[in-house]
Amino acid sequence: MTDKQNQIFLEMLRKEGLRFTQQRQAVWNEIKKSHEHRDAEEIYISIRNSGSKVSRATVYRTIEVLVNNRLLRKMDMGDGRNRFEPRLDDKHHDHIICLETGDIIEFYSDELEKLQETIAKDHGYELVRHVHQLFVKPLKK
Amino acid sequence: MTDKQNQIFLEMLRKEGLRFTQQRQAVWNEIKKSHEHRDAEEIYISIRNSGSKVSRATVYRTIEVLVNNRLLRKMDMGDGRNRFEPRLDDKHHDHIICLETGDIIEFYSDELEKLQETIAKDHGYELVRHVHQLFVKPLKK
DNA sequence: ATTTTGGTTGAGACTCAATATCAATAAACA
DNA sequence: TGTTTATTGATATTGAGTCTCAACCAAAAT
Repeated sequence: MTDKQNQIFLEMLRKEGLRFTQQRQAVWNEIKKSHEHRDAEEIYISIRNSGSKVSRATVYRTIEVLVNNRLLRKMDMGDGRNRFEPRLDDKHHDHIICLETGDIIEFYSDELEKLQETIAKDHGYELVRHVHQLFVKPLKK
Repeated sequence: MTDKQNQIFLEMLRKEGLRFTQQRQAVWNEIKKSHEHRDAEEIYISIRNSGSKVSRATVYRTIEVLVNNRLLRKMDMGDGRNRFEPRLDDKHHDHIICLETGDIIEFYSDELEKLQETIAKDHGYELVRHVHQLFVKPLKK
């Protein structure tokens, strides 16, 4: 019994003209599993620990396809390692990163989204995507 | 006759307890020269072409000091290379990047700045800095 | 001005994430 | 089942950036 999320994955492979392989399935299974903000290496290690044998190269390659097809979100936290999170429900959000604790909090503001569209339009452009991170420290009481 | 911008540079060295060297001056001269969004390699090449002999390592080291002292702004464009621009007048702005032409346009919105402060505060944080880029394509007429 | 002291430099080695190579493997299809 | 060709994996390579350490030189001391 294939679940809905996997149908989306299979559909993506079909649409891209890519073959179904055990390795790609294993990568997708691992990515689906967690909403954490993990880097490619962490995902790779988790797959290995779960028993599947998939090479690092294949993990990177599969991640790229998933990102291009909006099943996975790539985040640049500015530390030289890309982080990833699944986009199963596709609720857009940006991130607050605490400089003291390293915590990553998701946030969404409709006002902010609209403002960005407006700014782009005012400059003669159409907004395609954006990168937005707030680096913060805890409020002192 | 040392200009005002260089006074700021000399003051920074003093404050940091760093020595004045020809190499550091050459890096600062090159950075001051242009408002473009250049990466470290481009800055390094420009210094070499201008006749000064400064190593890549020193360019990187000097850039780091300048960034920490807010004489230079580091920008993460998400392509694995950091870009830099001088902050002589320190007018804060973010960037619009055109995906079709590669153009980088600076923008500033007071409303946007305030909104980010509010969002951080609402989550119990104080905003320290932020990363914000709008990736766009030209509006079709 | 000369000497001394210790910060600075430069060439190249190194790191680390990510990509490229290419022979071996295994989906998909006839 | 056999054939075709995309995919995989081990490894080499890339590229931005950092580290190392002997030689160097700016600044302070004499």
